[in-house]
Amino acid sequence: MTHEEKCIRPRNERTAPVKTPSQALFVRRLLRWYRRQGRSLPWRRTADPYRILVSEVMLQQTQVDRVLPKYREFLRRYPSIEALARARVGEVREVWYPLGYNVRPVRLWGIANEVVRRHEGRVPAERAALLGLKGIGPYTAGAVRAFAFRRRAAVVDTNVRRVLQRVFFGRARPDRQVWALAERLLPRHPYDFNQALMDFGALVCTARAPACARCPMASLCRSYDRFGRGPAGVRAVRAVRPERARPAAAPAPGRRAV
DNA sequence: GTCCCGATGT
DNA sequence: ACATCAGGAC
Repeated sequence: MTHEEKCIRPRNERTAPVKTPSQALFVRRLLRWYRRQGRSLPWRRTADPYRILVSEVMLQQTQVDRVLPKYREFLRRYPSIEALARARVGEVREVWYPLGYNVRPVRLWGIANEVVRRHEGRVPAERAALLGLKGIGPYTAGAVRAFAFRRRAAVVDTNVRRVLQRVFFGRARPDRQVWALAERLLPRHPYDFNQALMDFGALVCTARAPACARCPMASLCRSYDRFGRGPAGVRAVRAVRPERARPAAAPAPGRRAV
């Protein structure tokens, strides 16, 4: 057992889990980076759970730049969850175009109806209630809890998964390990931390050609070496794709780089 | 694991 | 033409 693993304590509901020194440093650096480099997005300037919910459903498998104009148009058309519930589902589908994955507007409309009918028009804040709504999975439930209700909920999307796997694991790990780490990292006020983590994955620790040269985590990142810029790396600076880092010669199962 | 969607970059 | 990309349901 390493020194850092000895620092780990079981999570308590009321108190924040103890972080290792590396984990604490990561959180501090991430929040500092976010204050300077974080994006200004419309769903970060509202406290309306309905608007947060709309943004998060739109953001499922869809990038920010494509969501931005449709987010504004959609809320102009359906300013409240009651307005969305009253609409014809076929019309909601048309408004949704061209975001894609067109089952999402149907499910969002269904969620609006469920919330109006069974939750008195209020988006639920409890994880179990959110997961009971078709169209809300682990990611969206965490996002609504953290961003709309300021709960201490982890948010693991493809960006967060990539960042944590690279920085702390150095290779692909099962989802439950990534979620457990994301929960351990959460500071007392998780809103900015979660937004920062996603911005960081979208702007610095990108899937292809990550910007290691301007990455504040380089000194504690377990993948820094892998991208050809390691401490001893006097060799050519190539931001290769991790999947390509190893030639076609049979990569070891379960050891794939992230 | 598989399917769902469409804009964008190479 | 083809890979890539802020998930979730089955």
